[in-house]
Amino acid sequence: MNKKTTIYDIARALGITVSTVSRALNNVPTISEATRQLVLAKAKELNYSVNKIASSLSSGRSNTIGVIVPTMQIHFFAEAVHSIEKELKKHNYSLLLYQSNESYSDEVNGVKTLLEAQVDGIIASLSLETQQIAHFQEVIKQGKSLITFDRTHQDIAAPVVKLNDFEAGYLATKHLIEQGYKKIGFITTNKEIAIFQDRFSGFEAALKEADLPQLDDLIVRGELSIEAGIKGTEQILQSSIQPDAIIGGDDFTAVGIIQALKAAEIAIPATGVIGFANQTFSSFITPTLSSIDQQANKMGEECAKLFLKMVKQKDPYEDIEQVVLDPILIKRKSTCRIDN
Amino acid sequence: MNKKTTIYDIARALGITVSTVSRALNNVPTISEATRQLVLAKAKELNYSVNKIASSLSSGRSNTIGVIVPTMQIHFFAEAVHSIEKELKKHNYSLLLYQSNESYSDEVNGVKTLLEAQVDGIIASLSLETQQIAHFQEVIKQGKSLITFDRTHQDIAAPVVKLNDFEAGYLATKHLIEQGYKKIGFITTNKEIAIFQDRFSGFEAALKEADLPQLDDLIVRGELSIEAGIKGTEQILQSSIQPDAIIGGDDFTAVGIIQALKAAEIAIPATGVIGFANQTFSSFITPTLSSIDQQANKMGEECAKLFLKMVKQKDPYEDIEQVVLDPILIKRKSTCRIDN
DNA sequence: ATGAAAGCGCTAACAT
DNA sequence: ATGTTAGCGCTTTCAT
Repeated sequence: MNKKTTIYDIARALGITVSTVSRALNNVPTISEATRQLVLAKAKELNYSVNKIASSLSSGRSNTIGVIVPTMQIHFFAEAVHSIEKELKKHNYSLLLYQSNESYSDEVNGVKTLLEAQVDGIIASLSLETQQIAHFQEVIKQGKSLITFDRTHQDIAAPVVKLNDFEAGYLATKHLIEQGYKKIGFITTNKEIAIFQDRFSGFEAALKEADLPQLDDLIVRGELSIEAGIKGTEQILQSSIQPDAIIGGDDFTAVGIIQALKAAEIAIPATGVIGFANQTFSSFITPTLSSIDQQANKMGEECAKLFLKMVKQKDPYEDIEQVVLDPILIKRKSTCRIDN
Repeated sequence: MNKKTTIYDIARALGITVSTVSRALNNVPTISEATRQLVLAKAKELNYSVNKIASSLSSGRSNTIGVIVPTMQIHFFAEAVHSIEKELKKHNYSLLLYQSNESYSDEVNGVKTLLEAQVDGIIASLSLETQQIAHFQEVIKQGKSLITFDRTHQDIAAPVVKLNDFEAGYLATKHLIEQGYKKIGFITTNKEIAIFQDRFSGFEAALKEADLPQLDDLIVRGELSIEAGIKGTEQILQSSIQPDAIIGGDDFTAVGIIQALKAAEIAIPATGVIGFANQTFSSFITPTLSSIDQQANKMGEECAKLFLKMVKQKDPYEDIEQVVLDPILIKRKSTCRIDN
């Protein structure tokens, strides 16, 4: 493995200086087309390839962005990362990936790692554990572009891309009400995370608007998982009031609800079920599961666009944008009492 | 945003030289514990943080690995990337992600980009389009550690991590045979990709072993998707021979098969269905779908371990390892004629 | 155990 | 349009 060729080699071979070579390679206008061609030809001949590390050190820009997500095992995040990478690649940015694994300390470490790697910015979605946000303040303090999406925190003074989760909860609930459901349960998380709380607020608002009572016996707060959906449903079925619909905090929980209802020989959609996330499997299960689409791809794209806009500005934070995407109701069999 | 503190600042503040500071920060043995502590304390006081770009340029190691996968939209790859990142992070490596989007030219560009970024190695799974592999040869030529997984190419002289796909096809088929199915169909891709061909060979081998005929009318080659599963099943049902089981080239195709059978009012598992990949949804659908698990996590882990081993060697390619993981049969309702 | 100094490969004033 | 020359922040060999 022979030493890699550098711009010095090209310069020497051509009897010119490195600055000229650098200009030719970087399409700097103040250079004659003739020399540019000469340089490009020689570069190709010598199989030259830039060393971006050297370039970054010198220029102060790494053309790399760091992305922190809880885990790629969650489809939503994989999808968002997909879009971010796809979009940013078009503009010559590379993506450094870091998973927090839903751990606060890992997340703190991730920010540190990415900052040390001199990323030009960070796009992050918070871990379930995260309460403090000093690590993110540091990113802003260093003048790097920070964007948080989906799982955000109101004290972070940076642009945000998220779903209108209040609307998501409202939409799901209103849909149930329109289908004639009146005694609606909700199995959600007990964690104080904005998106889940917002969904619940939307649920409350829709009930109030329709003059329906909020039945506390039908509200379960715990985990979000298939298991939690099953347990939650069993608990609800024990209460004095029987629900005619149950909302799952996410699609996994909704699957649990479906399984528990089937086990109790309660027909669906006579009793309705709806979830959040519109996971791939939602359209395959029986009955197909109504859900609220979270627009992972759109979210990723918006994050990327926002980042590109921020890095272009002298002060990335001169105006802090907030992109709120509208949730999309996906009606399927699990809530289709009435034809549509 | 005040200039970041460098090791020069620490050196100046302590009246020592940068080399000493560097030694202290990097746990080089030849330094007194006293000065080390002094340096660490001052570093903390000045809120020092290394510039890994500078460190990389100087040392020649970036502590970054590049990962190329077709797309994070495919759960298997998201899962594999998850494991790679998780494992490598423990050893202080960062992960640069690049998606080929199933395009050959994108993949070539990805290798170029990662090489320019001076990654210490590349872990890749090939795009469906890839036939030529000169871009990967270049990685090897540069002495960087290359590992391909799952979608590999036999002409790449580098370590490989993959599933025993022959065994996967064999296992699935043998399971069906043991359940008493005799007229077994197979809906697979018409693309010449090793893993799919191997699965088919395993299918053939299992039939032969059991002295069962291979019924050409029940073999469909086209795409892999729900749609393809539906169309393929419809085509098979038109033939003179009625199948008593159909294998889907992947779980999506198997879902299509299930839907088509249901539509034709053919009972499952009276007619059996099995897929490959063990997607998340496989255990939620009705009936739950038997499948062959591809061990995405294990594959990612093995890739990471292999990489760590390679970078430790003077010549990464002194022995080219091949890790072949055993597929795991996941028996579910869609093939459970007999109790187990 | 510590210091001095030469790079790593490239960029970007500034000068010509 | 091209050349000259400092760095960018760190590592590492060679002295001491």
